[in-house]
Amino acid sequence: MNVEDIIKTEKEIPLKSRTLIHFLLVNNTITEALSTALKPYGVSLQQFNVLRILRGQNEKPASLATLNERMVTKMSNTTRLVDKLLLKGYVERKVCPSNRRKVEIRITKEGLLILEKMDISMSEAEDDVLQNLSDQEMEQLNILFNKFE
Amino acid sequence: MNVEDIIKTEKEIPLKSRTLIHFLLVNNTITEALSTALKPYGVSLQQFNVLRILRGQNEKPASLATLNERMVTKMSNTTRLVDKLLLKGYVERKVCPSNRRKVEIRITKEGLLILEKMDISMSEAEDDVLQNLSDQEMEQLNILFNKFE
DNA sequence: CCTATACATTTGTATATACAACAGTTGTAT
DNA sequence: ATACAACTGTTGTATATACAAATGTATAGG
Repeated sequence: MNVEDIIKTEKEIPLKSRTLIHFLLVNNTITEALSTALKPYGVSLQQFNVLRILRGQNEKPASLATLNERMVTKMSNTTRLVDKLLLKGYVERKVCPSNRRKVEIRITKEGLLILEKMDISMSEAEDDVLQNLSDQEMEQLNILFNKFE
Repeated sequence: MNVEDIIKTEKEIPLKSRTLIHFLLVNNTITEALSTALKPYGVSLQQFNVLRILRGQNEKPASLATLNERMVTKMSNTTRLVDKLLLKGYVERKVCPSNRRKVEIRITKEGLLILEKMDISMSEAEDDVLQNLSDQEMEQLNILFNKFE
């Protein structure tokens, strides 16, 4: 599959632009595949990310600042993102007793249960998107990605 | 710079997940750099993309369907995107005389002028983001990107 | 012609995200 | 103690995007 074909242009694109456009195109493919995998569960990629961070805390609560720090895509409004997980019953939120400015966010039992199911779907989606890449090629990508700033 | 450090996790991430997370992180870097370059002009990446497509038409008008087909990131609502460019005076829109369902969209003189300036800023942003990559490395990326589906 | 269907775009509505102003809490220096 | 600045999160508002229903137009079949 050819970049020029996808965006339907006759001219040849300069290498730098071509690389970046290609990057954005693949990004669309990836995010679409991952969000589609999450759709049945009614959560967004960002919400999934937060649930995973919370599970990684092993019972220790996380503050909003902690969540934001660890999210793959930082966002300006983690409050409302957590609100949505609250509504679904996947997390709980309390005021931190030792510092009442902070909040303590934990994943609930329901959250853990649904997250296990999501993991399976996500893993399938990952396999799907990456099915044509060998381990070596992925390693190579990771090395090249490190050169971006 | 290390993925595990960026998202602040102690555990090692499996290769597939790591590659995709890394991809999303680099995508954030790229889109931020490009949008920042466009910020002074008050247009989004998508709007910039439309202006470039229109310039590529060489006076020939484009319909909404044509624009959508050629955009890097397809979107569900090109009408309103064009509305914004209209407001800024960068494009004009008429009903197509031969088929009144269609619209004919053209870039204006002002649009062409501002687009030339944007090109310079965008080119700088591209150079900046890609400064640590050789031509060969970019070629390699393009080859690897072709393996995604 | 008349009707049904497909087409191209627009509009309504819900949801998502960005950014800045705000409010309450804490720590520190006088 | 008091005042002030820094910290943490919340809220308001504008803008962006997704999805589906609605509008107006063209085309094909009887």
